[in-house]
Amino acid sequence: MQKKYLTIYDDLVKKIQTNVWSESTLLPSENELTMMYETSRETIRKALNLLSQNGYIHKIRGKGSVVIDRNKFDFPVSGISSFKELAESLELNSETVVERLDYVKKDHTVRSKLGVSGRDQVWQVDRIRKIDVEKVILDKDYFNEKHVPMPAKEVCEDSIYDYVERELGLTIGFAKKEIVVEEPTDEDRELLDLTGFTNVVVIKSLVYLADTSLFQYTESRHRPDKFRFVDFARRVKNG
Amino acid sequence: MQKKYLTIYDDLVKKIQTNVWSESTLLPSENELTMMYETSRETIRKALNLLSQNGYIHKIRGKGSVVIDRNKFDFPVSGISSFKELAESLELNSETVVERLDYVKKDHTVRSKLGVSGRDQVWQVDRIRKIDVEKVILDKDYFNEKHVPMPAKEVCEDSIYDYVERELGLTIGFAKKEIVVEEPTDEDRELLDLTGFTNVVVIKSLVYLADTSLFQYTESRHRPDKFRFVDFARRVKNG
DNA sequence: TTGCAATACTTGTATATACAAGTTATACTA
DNA sequence: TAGTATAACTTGTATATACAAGTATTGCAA
Repeated sequence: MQKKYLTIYDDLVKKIQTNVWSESTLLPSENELTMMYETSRETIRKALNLLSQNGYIHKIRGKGSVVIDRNKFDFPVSGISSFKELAESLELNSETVVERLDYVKKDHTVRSKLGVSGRDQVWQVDRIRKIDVEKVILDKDYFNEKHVPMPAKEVCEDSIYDYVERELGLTIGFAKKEIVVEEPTDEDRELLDLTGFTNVVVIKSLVYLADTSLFQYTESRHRPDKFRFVDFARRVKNG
Repeated sequence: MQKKYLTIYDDLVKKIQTNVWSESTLLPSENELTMMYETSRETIRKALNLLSQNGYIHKIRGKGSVVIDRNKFDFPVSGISSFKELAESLELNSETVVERLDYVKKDHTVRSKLGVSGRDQVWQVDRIRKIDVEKVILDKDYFNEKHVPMPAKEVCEDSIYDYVERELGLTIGFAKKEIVVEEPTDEDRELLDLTGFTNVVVIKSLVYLADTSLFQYTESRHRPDKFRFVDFARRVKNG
């Protein structure tokens, strides 16, 4: 059985995107939507709160839900998505090259970042992301072998998240991310098209499974001119 | 009257921060919390969902709410907060210098970004943010005079958001943000301590009031080594 | 016409109940 | 002992009701 509030949310998103309700106009009221979808008001409110969190609408007490122009939320580093999902949704002319795939040495610093102890293995994959033939992103992924066994190279060329979620049946829960600007390493200069650039933007992520076990550390190293981060934020009063 | 689920949320945050429940242990169950706070389960769930959204806990169906180590969510560009609020919460040794405060010319490009028409005025304030005597951030703020009249210079040295929210009684609603990396302008080089740096990180924001009217455009220009953005993200399935 | 009060809307909060779905511990059976 | 079914938990979804609080409209009175 489908979750009712999610199907309503999806339907409302589609209708907003196809301009059934256009920017800065009001959605039907919660009571009207309750009747339209033949459900309860609380279910409608769950769907509307999701729309609000994701920047589709803004709710005003006493008035209604105003449609927001979410124009071009292009490159959402916000949220957890794989490069493949991203490239597909943006219809980019992209390509992935696996540069390296093997186990890391016992003294590697990522072992402490991943919190692995003793003889547990950590494997590493370096991938170059091309957009329109230019090498613009270097992804360095480190996985805890205990949770995610090292796959074949072909899997890395496709989507590791597909492998983790579909093949291994694991559920990804949440991630902590950090964005900083660094000077390029020798490796960056060797593997990316960096001529003329003196910085790289680095997104460092710790990714956790739904059972809160840490399984992945990633550094996504971007050429600065191809980097863009878009965010939607609500004001919270700290009283 | 206080909102019950918010006071419970605040109380739970405090208890997590003071290690009443430590990392990766389970919170009391929803039913137990319901009794502890003498309220209904739905009210407890509202508070817990807030904790989850803000990265304090992770809920697992059938098990409970696991406490997450939210270690050093330092420089939250995520969310809308003023530099003053930020500096205070981080206890930084900071200072603000107002470099410029006047009306912008009729042909200025920000007029279209703010969507002002005809003879409406737009005013501008340029502020340098010092951290430990170093000039590391240049904030360029543009306001629609119709919503926010130009204040005295002293207000800009303190906090414009205080002025907007307290003095004018306006309510800030939401913001769209974009982070990009650019080459420094002549102005950046003149006003910031940029020797040795060839890039600046720019956070461009459009800020809206609670009634969805656009009132502010901001460019916050950071020296790359002092820039850090931390984020918490949950995995959403797009099935 | 203008101003104001009443009214009919809107969304927000709090509560209660029922059942579904996932996890863990218990106790029983082979 | 090992395995399995059961029961007793956990969180998730859906519904209903009541009232609070903010907004817009209506209509009446000066």
